[in-house]
Amino acid sequence: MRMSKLFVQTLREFPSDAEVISHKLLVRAGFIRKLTMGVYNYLPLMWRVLKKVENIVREEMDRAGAQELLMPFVQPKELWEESGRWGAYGAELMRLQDRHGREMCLGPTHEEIITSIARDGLKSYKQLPVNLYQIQSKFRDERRPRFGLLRGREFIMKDAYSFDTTQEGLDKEYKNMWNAYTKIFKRCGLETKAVQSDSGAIGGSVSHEFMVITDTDAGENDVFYCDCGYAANSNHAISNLTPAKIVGDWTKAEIVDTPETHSIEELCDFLKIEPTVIVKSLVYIVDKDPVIALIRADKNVEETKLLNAVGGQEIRIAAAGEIEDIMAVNGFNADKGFIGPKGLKEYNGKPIRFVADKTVVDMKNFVIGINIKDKHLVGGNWETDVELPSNIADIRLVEAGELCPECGKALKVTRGIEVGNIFQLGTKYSAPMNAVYTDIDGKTKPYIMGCYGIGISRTAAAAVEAHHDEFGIKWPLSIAPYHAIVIPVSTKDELQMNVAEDIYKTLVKHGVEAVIDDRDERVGVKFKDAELIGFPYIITVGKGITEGLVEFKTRENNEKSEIKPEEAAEIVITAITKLQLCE
RNA sequence: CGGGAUGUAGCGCAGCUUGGUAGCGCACUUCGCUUGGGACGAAGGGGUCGCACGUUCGAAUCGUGUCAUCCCGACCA
Repeated sequence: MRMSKLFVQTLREFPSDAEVISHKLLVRAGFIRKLTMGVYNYLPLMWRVLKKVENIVREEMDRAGAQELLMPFVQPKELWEESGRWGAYGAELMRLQDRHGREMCLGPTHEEIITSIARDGLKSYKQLPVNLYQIQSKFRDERRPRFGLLRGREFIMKDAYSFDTTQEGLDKEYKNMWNAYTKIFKRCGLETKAVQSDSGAIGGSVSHEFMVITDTDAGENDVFYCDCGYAANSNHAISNLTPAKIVGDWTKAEIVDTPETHSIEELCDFLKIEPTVIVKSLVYIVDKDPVIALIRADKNVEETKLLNAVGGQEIRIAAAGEIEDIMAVNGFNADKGFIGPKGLKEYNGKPIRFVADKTVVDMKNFVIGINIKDKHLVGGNWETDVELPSNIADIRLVEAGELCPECGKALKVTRGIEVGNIFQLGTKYSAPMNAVYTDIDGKTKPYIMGCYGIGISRTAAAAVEAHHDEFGIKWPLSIAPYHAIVIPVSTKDELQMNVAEDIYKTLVKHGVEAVIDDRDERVGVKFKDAELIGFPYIITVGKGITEGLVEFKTRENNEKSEIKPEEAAEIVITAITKLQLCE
């Protein structure tokens, strides 16, 4: 490719609306252009990168025994009603109507469709197991898209679905996919950590996310991990706590004055106690109805865990005013600092639900709010003074320093970008959708399913997050849009141009994806663009050519050397050959 | 969903207070000059100032509404 013909427009400045580095660099270097909120054009350079990521994914999936197909982007409501997700998926599902008023949606994922395909075609145990996958655009109407390609509404995803006859078969395929994923990300130049996670809207029991570890805001997930190998997303992490004082010093229950104690900190200061003897009551709104969570006051609630404990789609902390309103409806006139479970019965005409975190179960002689302004109950105990909710669950947010549930050492925390995930679905879709096969015993049974996703566009963006410097992107060779660029310093210099053309032709002839910067630009412009775009190899043909030397630079470490043109070509050709052998 | 801000040429911005018919840098076209780190000079092309309504002789500028985009918060009883 000749740079003069390459469709790319690099910008002198970063776009004003980009926040994270991958977004800034991909726009500035001319890879992507925003069309509308969370939706991007993939320009030629980006498309080359995406196709390379896709091909790595394709190769490893095929090697792992999966088969590629392609399902429609638009899906009918009926299938989603069969699985029960038309109502359950929430606002992220982009719904639309056709001219006949039939309801459809844009596919955010394809469990329903693949299950319908399977039940039509997989009738016998003899046809199983099977793993089917596709690579296509997905659409999720995110409440707040951001970070460019890292969280768009439309994005490219590889989604695979496996069908087995037994849990053992699923376990084996799950491990098979785990291994394939590890290889895929490694080939894309990314170090990933597989972490346990919540299974979210997809459903199922066991699931892991593949995280690119980062220390920037681009990593939207907190990952807790331990040297022993334990690693989990914050929405799923568990930990053991070091022993703490959970029995208060009061010998009998009594109501005491606690004026102006609107926070746990103020309450502790006033009563001269540790928060570990206080039961904290937090109000959440789950699908419009309040849920009150009880937890030891030095700990915090993990919203996804709480949501799982009560069931529902959307959860948020109650806003100012709502808490007072809930108390008022139940005949109390206090502000939020004094809320407690006792006496709160109903709201919106429905009984209020309570969830107790495991941390409060063994607490004794504790402090708790009783919905009376400027007063708390001290020396309280379950059953005698306050009813312990029947719904007891782990709804606690783990913190760094707490103890690993597997080995007991202190947990550490980092941020991660989720580039892939694997789920064990079991019969979550096959059972309700009546997707069954006939087993060896003549009985019909639902498939045991698994699903496996990789964010193709997110993986590419994560690669930029992981590989860049102050000059631009440093693409890993395996997914770079082009492997090398040849830069003649002066296009007017016949010798320089001839040598540059020779090197370029040699590279192309040997299968290297190369660009020659034949533009009549000053060399500074060419260098800036080459570094911004992130060519792994930069060969500069300049004055040194009179001595028979060119400058050879690897973008990875920005190391330069003066070598002969044939040597430069040889190094690149060897690297590409080696890359192809690894495939 | 709340809170804050911004919409003027492909990108980055000024002009708005105090209304008078749109400007700067980059990018683009042509010519000259230049060629080892985003040169310089000259001449050009490109914008119904997000949209709608209103006030006015006259609106990018004032008012109302609307749409879009970005940031922040979803932090804790």
